[in-house]
Amino acid sequence: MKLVIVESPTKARTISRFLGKDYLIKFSMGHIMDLPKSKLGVDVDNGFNPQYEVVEDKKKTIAELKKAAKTSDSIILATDPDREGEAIASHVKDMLGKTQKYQRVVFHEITKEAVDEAFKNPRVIDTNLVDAQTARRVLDRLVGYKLSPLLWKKVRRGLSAGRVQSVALRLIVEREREIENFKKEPYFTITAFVKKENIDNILFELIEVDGEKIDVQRTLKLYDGEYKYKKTIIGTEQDAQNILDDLKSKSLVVSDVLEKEVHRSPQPPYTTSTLQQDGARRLGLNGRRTMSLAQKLYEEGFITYHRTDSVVISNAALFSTRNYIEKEFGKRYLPEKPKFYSTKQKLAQEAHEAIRPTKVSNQTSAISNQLGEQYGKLYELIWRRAVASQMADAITESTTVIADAKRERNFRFKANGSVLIFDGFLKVNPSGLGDNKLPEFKKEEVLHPAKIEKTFHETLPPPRYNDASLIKSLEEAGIGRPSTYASIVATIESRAYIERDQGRFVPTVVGVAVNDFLVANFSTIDDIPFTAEMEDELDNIANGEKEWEPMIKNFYSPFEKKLGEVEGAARVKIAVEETDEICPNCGSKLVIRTGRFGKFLSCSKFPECKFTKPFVEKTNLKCPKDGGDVIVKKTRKGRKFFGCSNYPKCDFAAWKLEDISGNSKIKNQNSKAQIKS
DNA sequence: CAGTGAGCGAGCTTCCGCTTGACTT
Repeated sequence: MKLVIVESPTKARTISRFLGKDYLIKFSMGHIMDLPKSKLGVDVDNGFNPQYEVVEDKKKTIAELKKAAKTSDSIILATDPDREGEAIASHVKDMLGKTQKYQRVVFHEITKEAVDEAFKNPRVIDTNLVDAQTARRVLDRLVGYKLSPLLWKKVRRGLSAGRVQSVALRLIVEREREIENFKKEPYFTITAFVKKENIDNILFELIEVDGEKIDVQRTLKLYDGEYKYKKTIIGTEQDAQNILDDLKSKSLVVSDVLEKEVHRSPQPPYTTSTLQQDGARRLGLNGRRTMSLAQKLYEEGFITYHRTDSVVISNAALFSTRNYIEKEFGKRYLPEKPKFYSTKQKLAQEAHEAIRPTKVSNQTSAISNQLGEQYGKLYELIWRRAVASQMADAITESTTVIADAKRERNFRFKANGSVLIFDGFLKVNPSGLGDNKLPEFKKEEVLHPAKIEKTFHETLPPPRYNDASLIKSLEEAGIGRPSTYASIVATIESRAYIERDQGRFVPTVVGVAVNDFLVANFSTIDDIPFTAEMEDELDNIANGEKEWEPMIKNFYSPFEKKLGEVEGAARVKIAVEETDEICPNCGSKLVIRTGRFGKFLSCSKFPECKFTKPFVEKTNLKCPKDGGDVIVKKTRKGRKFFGCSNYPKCDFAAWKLEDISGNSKIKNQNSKAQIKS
């Protein structure tokens, strides 16, 4: 009997179908060894020796592996084909002892062909790759467990910093500043409304004055990229009015009609990042919720593994998807050759396939019936995107009509139309862009607009981040991994570094204080290039070109020096928010401060005057028990809930505002129904 | 499902990445 060890139970179940009776398949459930939780666990004076120990809740798993190993004559380590997978394989080997025979096999997709091929080509454990993981782990531990205590001392207890979370926070704080500093500029556009062939308002936009284009593209350099926005050279109401005055006799003459075919290609199938982005955008789910739904779909065998950075699909899937497309939609919808996508992320490890349905014939309705509607909705996104990715391009005929008005100045207008002439992949994954068909215009045709108007606009600052855009930015910077994207947001939220305003992230005063402290003192770590440089170094270690210890030493020496310097610096002051309320003790103004439990009101004269009172965020609802105000509260863990303002006299509480109006029986039914759906 | 809080104070907090299960949202 041969023992095969993989990471996940589902993967174990799947490959047990490919391998014969001679194989016993077990799983490690991820990492089984790690640095201790309650101390640094890295001997910084002795070669950064890491004190790996058994992960507390993996003892049972390890016992099972040991038991299985006893009855096996060789062990095949089939964990994921990346840095972390290699380390897990190595830890398992250390755990099961040197007397056994070991082989290491790797495969990038869980298909019979790939697994068979892998088993034909076993190798030994790649110690260089394991070293790269050790370096990554040690570096993250040093950063996290040295910076966090510094924050406890300099800012407030319980706070945290890390290579990943601190950059995420920085993105949000920098964006807030960009928004605050953004200078809005007013501008105007001029539109002529033309009626023709029953189409009332064909919009002709002014695009040129005396041969000069009126659109101006502006570029704002952001911390994580660029933000492009448009305005026009018509900057004042007077300028706009002058143009309207000049255009008083309204006729325009068509000078050109341009037609062209535009091809649109489908997007690649989902990765974890893009799935979470669309989960947020199209279904309003946060990263955690998307992943939990996907987990179930994966466990039930409906989709491939959901933590991946690859857009590649297996040959088998390619074949069956193309068959499906031809059979269901016909030859026109099937491109001559399969479409191959490659990842744009330099740091992708591509240990798995893209996220796709395991069986293209599985329809949404079956999933909805079996697991519930929410699962069905997420499955549908995955199915549409995967099938569309192998379908033909959509073809649009786009029409541009140019019309001129020669007055004191020469004005040029433009109308755009587009008609879908072949839907292609849009048949399964519609984009929501409807047709905008223009009637036929001829050169020299004279148009008589019903009206010509000016419209006021303002340039807009870049938007705040939400779940989707933050994950996108982090992934582009190579920061975080598919298995951690969702928890990054959860971490900085639970530290109260950020709050949500209509789903978008706003830094709190604490978040700003922590960020500014880190940027002022540790900007070499707390920035986007740091992780990219780290990954380069880890590659060198994995290639065997460099040793891991000197790399860590190079990083740690200056870091340690800086830690020493900052140790003696003054405590960081957290900003207060002004209010109009007056302190009943001394008549000074009250301010909003933030403590361990969130916001509270205190006298601005603290410490001379120690008056405090709770900060309450009201809702417009009344308590169904005693008619008191319903106010927003937080649990010890920071979760939001709604309670009665007469607490503790009245103990009414609810998780959701919608649950409050009805009586308790209805409430119970509602919550049950929600769990099902 | 909660009534405190901040420059003091015992003992404690904390990282990133790999997994699922126990929680109910």
